[in-house]
Amino acid sequence: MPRITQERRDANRAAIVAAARRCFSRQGFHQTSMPDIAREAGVSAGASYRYFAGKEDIILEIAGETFAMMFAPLHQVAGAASVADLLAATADPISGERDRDAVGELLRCTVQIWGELLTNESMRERAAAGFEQARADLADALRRGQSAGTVAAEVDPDQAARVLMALLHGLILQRVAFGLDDTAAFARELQVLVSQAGVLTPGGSELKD
Amino acid sequence: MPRITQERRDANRAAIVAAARRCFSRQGFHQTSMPDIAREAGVSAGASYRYFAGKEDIILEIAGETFAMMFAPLHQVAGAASVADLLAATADPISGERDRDAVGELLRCTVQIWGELLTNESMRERAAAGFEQARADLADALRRGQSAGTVAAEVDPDQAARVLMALLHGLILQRVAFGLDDTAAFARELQVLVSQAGVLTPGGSELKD
DNA sequence: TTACCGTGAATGAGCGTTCACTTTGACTGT
DNA sequence: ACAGTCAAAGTGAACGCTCATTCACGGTAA
Repeated sequence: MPRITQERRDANRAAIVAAARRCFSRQGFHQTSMPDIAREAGVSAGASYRYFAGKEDIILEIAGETFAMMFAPLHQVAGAASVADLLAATADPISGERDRDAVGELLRCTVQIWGELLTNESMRERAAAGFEQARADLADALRRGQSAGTVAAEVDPDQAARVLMALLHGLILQRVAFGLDDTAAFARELQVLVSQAGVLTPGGSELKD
Repeated sequence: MPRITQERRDANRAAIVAAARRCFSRQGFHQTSMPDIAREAGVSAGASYRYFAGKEDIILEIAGETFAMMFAPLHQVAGAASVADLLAATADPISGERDRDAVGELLRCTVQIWGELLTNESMRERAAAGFEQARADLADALRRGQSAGTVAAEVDPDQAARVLMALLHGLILQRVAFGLDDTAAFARELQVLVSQAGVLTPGGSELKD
């Protein structure tokens, strides 16, 4: 039948998503109009609606991309040797050694999505699922580290994984909002903090126990 | 002449800001209309414009509140004993022991503001200034800790302060987006990570007590 | 050939903002 | 004390604009 080939259809769809990513990254979700996206993609305003139900649908697609970028790599941190190594692995896709442009755009979208999570129920559910999966992956890696003797037994894998996720998210915000893109320095300092102990005296540890 | 008293004027203004805070927290910046805010404040649509130049102006006011909440407390962390204590102090206003509602609302606004930073130049400048100030305050506290011998000399105060800010921001996101509001558990785990060293093996100089 | 694809002007809803008008309350003169 | 005064404050319907979405039509590829 006289459609276009699936291949071409996929390519068109991908082009629209890529255009949306650029627009969202540059202007933000709410300052980007559907005609903006269409123009950036080189198609007419109506064409996008052959591929997406609406703007919301495109945002969800982008959100899926950001989740994949952030969480998928964590699923295969098999043999992380230490807590600091775990962060390095976690932060790897963020560091932007590869695909610098696409990664940067997606990170700018990520921060905007955090804001969307507050009002978009289905998006929050998806994000929460991804977060819990990532946290579980990190916790598993930490448990393996404890078995191997490279991670202290006192570490609570689930709680430590939560701390690592906080570090990852904070790192993203710093890069995107404040231009602090030296991920390596961040990881290095974290290594110092966790491996050499920032605390020498138990004096100020009323938080313990 | 026949105005209202300055006191009353201030109160009205504060009521509008408070209404905006509630609306923004509940519906998000872009899903909240000016009439929404006015209705929540119990005034008519036009009244808000006697107090604010426009919606943008109200958002800026809220942004100022969030910056004050997050950064002002850090300016007086005089005698933090350790890295983990520093985070506890940093996270204190966030923990929501006091003003639970107002703090929660402001934190939800905070996450949305992160998204605004990407496209609002003046807001990013203000946020960056607050961030650098907070980072400097934390770095100073760390230096004092080093002088007092409660913080390891290997710690780079500026970099470590950056890590602490990432933890704070990540903690906020977890609370707001994923409902993880157990700040105490977070601080406790961080204490374990920094004080007992998550890493036992790789070339770790052992400066522990 | 023909069923789908792309087009872009049209549509309608929603929003920020304004403004002609009414109400209010601080000041004034007694 | 107090009533009158009047500029500012409050009102809410209306305006103009933007934007997401639609659709009737010409184009195109299987």
